[in-house]
Amino acid sequence: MVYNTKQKDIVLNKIISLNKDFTIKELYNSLNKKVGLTTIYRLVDKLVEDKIINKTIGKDNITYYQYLEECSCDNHFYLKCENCGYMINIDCDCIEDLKNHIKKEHSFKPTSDHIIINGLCKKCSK
Amino acid sequence: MVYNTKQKDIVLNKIISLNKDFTIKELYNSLNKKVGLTTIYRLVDKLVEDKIINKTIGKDNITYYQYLEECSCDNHFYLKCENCGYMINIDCDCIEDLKNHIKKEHSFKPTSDHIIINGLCKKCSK
DNA sequence: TTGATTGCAAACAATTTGCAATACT
DNA sequence: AGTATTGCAAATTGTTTGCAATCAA
Repeated sequence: MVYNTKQKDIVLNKIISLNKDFTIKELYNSLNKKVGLTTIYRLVDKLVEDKIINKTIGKDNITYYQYLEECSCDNHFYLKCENCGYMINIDCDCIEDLKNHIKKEHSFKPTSDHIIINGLCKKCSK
Repeated sequence: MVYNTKQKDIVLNKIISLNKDFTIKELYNSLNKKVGLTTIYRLVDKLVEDKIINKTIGKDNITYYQYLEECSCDNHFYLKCENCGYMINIDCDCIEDLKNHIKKEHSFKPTSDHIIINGLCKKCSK
């Protein structure tokens, strides 16, 4: 059984509204003690498991999370801006093509995992 | 000034000979106290900075590192086997094509960072 | 009422820092 | 000789666990 709770709502809503990557500390502080740190760890872990958010380790050696916008497509393909932290979901055949190429030409079977490419978004590359 | 030391040699050689991803603990244990833990942390950090090895956070919440085979090409593109941890460097136009596509069609400027796609290698997918 | 969830305090694990001893050039 | 590097012990930080109180169904 799974219960709906105030905390789950608050955390997920905050993550979505942040609209950028975040650390546990940032999330905790932005919630202003409305949710306990332990609970945040637990809920975030769950969201990672459920592939609602992604977890990476930054160059600064800090663990960052980012919300993965839901998309109807099977291509879990994202471009992540290194400057502003924003992540864009790309719904395009190009990634399916690449996967097929890898399968055929390189004898390697890509999983349906999220693929994230780093770079600079339109705004930040100016 | 940079000195060459026994420890640097031992650590890099071990990393290369491992031929798979590894954790700090594994590396430390495999070296059988020949190099101190602190030194391993410092040397590994340096190798990550210098992009000789890559650092990721696994699903088990443990930090993994992997050696990035040197390649003459500019395509720092790798396929990583989720099962055996082995990482293959791919020297193929496909990734350059993808980057160009992303730049043109999605107004996003990929950095020259390493791109790693997870999946199953030939051996493990049988 | 039953079982899931929360949040504190404590435990734990991973990583970093201070510093004296040592090794490199 | 002079400076970089090492490695121990201690400090710090990030994360997890135990458990009693609370909340959702």
